[in-house]
Amino acid sequence: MSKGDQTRRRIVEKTGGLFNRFGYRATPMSAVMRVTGLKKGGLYNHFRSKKELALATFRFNVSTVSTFLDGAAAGAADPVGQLRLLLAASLGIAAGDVVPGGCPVLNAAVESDDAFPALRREVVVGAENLRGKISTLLRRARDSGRARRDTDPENLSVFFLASIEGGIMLSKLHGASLPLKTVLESLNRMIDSIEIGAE
Amino acid sequence: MSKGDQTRRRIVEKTGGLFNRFGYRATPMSAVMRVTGLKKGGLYNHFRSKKELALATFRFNVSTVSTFLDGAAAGAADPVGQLRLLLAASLGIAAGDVVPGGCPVLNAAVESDDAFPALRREVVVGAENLRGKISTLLRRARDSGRARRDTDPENLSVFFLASIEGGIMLSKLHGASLPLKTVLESLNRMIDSIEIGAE
DNA sequence: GACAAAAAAGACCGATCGGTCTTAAATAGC
DNA sequence: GCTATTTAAGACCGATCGGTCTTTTTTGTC
Repeated sequence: MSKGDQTRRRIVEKTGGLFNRFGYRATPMSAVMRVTGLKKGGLYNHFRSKKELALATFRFNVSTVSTFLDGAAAGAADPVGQLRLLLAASLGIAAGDVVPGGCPVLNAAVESDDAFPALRREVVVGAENLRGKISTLLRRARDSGRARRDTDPENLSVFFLASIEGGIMLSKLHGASLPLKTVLESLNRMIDSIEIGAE
Repeated sequence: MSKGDQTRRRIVEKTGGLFNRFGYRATPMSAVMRVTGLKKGGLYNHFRSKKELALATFRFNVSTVSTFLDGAAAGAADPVGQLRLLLAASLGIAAGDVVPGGCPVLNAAVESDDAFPALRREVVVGAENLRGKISTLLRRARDSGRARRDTDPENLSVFFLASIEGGIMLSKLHGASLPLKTVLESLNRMIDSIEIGAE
């Protein structure tokens, strides 16, 4: 990998948390210069515009979250257990342990929906990525007989994702993990009610 | 009411949707000038700073939503019916029928949590306002025997609020009411399971 | 309708914004 | 190690930002 490619990656990594915390539009390039240690010339040698940098960092942030969730879910063998671990992992996202500033999909969705169409399209992809993880686990659970036959993966994954994102929002707002924990307890009770064969 | 007070109110009303749509920080005062028809001198005669205007408009937006929800819930006589109407009314909020840009609590929570502490404190109050409506109805339902005795209004209201806000986020992101409707269906099924004596 | 007070206008300010361009330094292929 | 190319620096640009201040206009009171 060439020097330029390395630098480009370093810019995206260092800028990811910055944009996620303070907003893609509200964060000035001077802040990007500060955290990367590069000047204008160095930055604009790798990105044509701030918008392009914002899109690149958002994709990076989503892939970071996606990888983190996959790793968390891998701690269980059965799909229902994996789903429970996936939900619990959202606490780490809310706390900013994965990407500073919380969930990039939530943040970028709220920021972009009325004012940044190009980003919005990326956010749709990111949201579907997260929802897809949930629906896949629900489907596997159902099809393997570990969840009730009337389980609806598509609709239920929308509900789960919405509840978690809302829980992250409330936890960040209050600066406490309790709201999200409360949400997760309710979701786990729902899982109890559709699970089959748990001791 | 003096001319000045009228103008101040008009500024807040016209600016409310603007700030809620594009963000309190991202919206320039020039946009406020445009929608209010006032020049700098006129605006700063009523507000000491953009920050002060932002706080005033946020409070106005929350009170607008709060009033709207109260009106919607008033369409039923019993607390469980009121709760169902309250949930359904969130569709109007997501569609921007109440305040342009969707739910001000959601938007301001995401924008303020890392970058605007004074607004964040106001958002906490706004979020508690909304959650309080839900918990009050749940408590009334339980205490009047219309909901199961083991209903937990405090925890359940957190869960309901989170799910709705997350649903609003997804619906706005996709530009469709379906995600929120899916969330509402799940919540209504939950209400079914705790309701007592419904035909 | 005179007159004091409130409201609005609009020129103006320094700071900062995203972005460009020329120049210098580091890198890579031979 | 010479040289072409890439990478980074940093001065510079016009536009726009939030905010101030003086002046003009409008309002309310007697």
